[in-house]
Amino acid sequence: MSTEAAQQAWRTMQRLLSDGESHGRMGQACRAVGGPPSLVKALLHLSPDEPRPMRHLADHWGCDASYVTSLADDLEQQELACRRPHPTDRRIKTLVLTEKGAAARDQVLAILWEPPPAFSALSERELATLRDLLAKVADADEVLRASADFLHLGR
Amino acid sequence: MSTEAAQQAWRTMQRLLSDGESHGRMGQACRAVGGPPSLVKALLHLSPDEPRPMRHLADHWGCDASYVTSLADDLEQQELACRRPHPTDRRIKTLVLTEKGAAARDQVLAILWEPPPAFSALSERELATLRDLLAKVADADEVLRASADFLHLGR
DNA sequence: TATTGTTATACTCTATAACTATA
DNA sequence: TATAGTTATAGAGTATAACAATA
Repeated sequence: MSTEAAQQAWRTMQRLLSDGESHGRMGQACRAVGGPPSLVKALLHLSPDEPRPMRHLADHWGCDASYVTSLADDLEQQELACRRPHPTDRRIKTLVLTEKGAAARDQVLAILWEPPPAFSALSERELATLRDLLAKVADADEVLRASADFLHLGR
Repeated sequence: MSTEAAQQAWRTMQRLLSDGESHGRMGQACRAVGGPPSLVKALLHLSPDEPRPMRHLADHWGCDASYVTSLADDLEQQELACRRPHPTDRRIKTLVLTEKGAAARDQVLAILWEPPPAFSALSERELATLRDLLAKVADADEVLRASADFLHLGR
């Protein structure tokens, strides 16, 4: 995939995220919840409703399982999340956000998901177009990754 | 800035970058150049032609000056960049990429700037539209930040 | 036998404080 | 006096290896 337009679009997206106004957002989020970036990232992948097996988190972040253990310790100590046993497989422990954790996560999302002021350079019509085009790409991405996962299931 | 469309567009952009196919790209880039993420990020903000004062890098990354020193040591030791004195202010040391460093940087960019396959879900026409809309936002972002900097010049 | 999570340990990354040189 | 960079040191972040429990 590398038409000229796609490359420039992709590159501009990355520039907006890494150099743009949103640059310091992760830092803001950290100060808001009073924890390091690792803790903020953890909040983003947890939920009060869907228990998340610790192993899944290690896989997603490409980190060691022992590190997820220490993250989970931190989260529990600050009462942001708690370990819960898996209903059928007793080896597995899952993490779920507490009420306090869900509130912290909402704070973080409010900071990270607020569009940079520069978006007001587009008309409402253009914004809708942009949203739809991006959604199309993101949906395709999800489909492609799902089928890739499927192909490697036996691994 | 928070119309519904802007929020969703922004959120989708972030999802693509953080959860999408491009998820492991930084890791790939690290393996390609044989260094940690910090070194790869350093390469991205250096150039063979424009000498970059070390202080600027610390400011941009929001890190301590001493850490830039150790980064510069690593870069020089691997012959990816070298320190050069500032032409007029002898306190300042700048960093410039060596030939080897420029090659490494190109490798990194080839990996990071390659659009995810999902972009092929859009027609050439749609890609051009997407590119233009994003460029408009990115340009506005740059203008806004430039004037913000201007207002705080006296700080 | 393979997988999940924990513990103890070691290594890497990054910041703090004290210092030198220049402006 | 204030700023740029360095050094030595300490602390946070993350991985490795050996282990217990469950599948």
